[in-house]
Amino acid sequence: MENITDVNWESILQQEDYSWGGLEETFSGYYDSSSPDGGQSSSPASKNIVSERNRRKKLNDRLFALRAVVPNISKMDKASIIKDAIEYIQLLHDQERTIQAELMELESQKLEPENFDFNQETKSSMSMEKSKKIRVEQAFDSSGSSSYPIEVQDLHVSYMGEKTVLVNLTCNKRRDTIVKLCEVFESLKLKIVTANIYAFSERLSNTLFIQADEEDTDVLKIQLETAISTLNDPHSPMSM
Amino acid sequence: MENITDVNWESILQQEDYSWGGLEETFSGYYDSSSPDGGQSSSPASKNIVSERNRRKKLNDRLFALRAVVPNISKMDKASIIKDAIEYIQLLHDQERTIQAELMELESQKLEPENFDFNQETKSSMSMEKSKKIRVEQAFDSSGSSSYPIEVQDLHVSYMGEKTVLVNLTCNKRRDTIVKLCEVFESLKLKIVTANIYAFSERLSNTLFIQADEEDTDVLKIQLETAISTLNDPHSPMSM
DNA sequence: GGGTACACGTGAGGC
DNA sequence: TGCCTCACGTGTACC
Repeated sequence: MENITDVNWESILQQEDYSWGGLEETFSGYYDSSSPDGGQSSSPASKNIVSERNRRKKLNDRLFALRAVVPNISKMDKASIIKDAIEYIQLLHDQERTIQAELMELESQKLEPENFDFNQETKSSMSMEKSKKIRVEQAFDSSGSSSYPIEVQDLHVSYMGEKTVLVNLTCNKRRDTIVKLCEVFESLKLKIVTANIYAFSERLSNTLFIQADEEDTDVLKIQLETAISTLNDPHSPMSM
Repeated sequence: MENITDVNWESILQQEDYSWGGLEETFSGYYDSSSPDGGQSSSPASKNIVSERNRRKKLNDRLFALRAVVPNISKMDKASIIKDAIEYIQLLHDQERTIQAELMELESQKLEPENFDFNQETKSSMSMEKSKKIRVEQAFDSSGSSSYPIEVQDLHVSYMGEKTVLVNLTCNKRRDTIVKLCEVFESLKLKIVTANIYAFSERLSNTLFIQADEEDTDVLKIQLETAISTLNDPHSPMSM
């Protein structure tokens, strides 16, 4: 065939001034679906060809973008680009782990002068450790636990660094809401570092710092929503 | 054709027990170049077919491996996998920058005991850079009131009833951030009923109850964003 | 000229 | 239905 679009991959990759146009959804030179050649518009098979061409171009663009954010690519190979990207991500993971360990050590040094600590109780008074112990007694009472479901009005999760996540949650104010929330966090293996709760008319504003391995706030938010909804209705496997 | 190797991409990705075999150069099920079907060995065209098959499989394997090292993949799409990987790498870059800034500040704090410190030379040999201190010094150039702009990481507004609005705001932690925030609320004629502020590493979490005539939380949010951005840069009419 | 790497068009299958 | 994604075999260019 050797039509106009038959560009060589390596030729493109090797020229430096390839008009890139950003990494996000920039359609620089996508094909038009109308009139590929002649006036034969909207042919049944030609439509598919154009779509496939666009799909391939998008994939190549993405691959090229991936190559752009990864330093020291060994070869311009498609497979090598992905391979280098994988290795680079793993390298970043290791680096992050190392640097976080350093940071933690530095901070612990700073926060613990080792000699004296005026007001030990400031930290422990805010922690929710005690209420969690209370919860153990009335652990799994699934028969009557769904009488007052938690209605989440607002849920916001943001990562603060050092495996600490800030959770802002506004929900209805019922008898066991706070206890249930503690259950939710405990079921997700999330340690509550500190919590602040405001009761306002019919609503409850919860501001919590939790310790979590998961850094992805979106995942955490979904996990929280799922846990709350499953707590509300234990029979349904998942509500969202 | 529909031969044995016509496996569906999505089917492979969706089944959990897909024998993966590690991320590095493991050729689990690559095709043999001899006798693809019948006894027709080393056919001139069949050789190329097998090679192409192997190339495709390798590429897909790599792509799958890339997917494995990237968390929160939105879709199983080939293009989406690459896109998510790109975004993840950029996120890691940002994280590294942030965390290095944190480390920098911690180290500078340790090296500059503001009030008192028993052991100044605790352990300054953390194996990290020394040139970072230079950048810290030139960062403390407060030429005016707007030298430390408020960088809003998170802003959430919800109406609680009775003209009371809950504002959750996470921003950077700088010298005059809190004062500036008070200015912002005052300029918008919003009365702060109660406020709770957490300082965490480089961030500041603000939970405020404010009294407002405006009940529309979206309008309030935009007003807050606008006020903050105009405070940051008084010359620009609006920054966002 | 065998080997490699790619783009292409096409049919299948899923939503 | 139409659109989207994919694997496939093939032709081609480069080394």
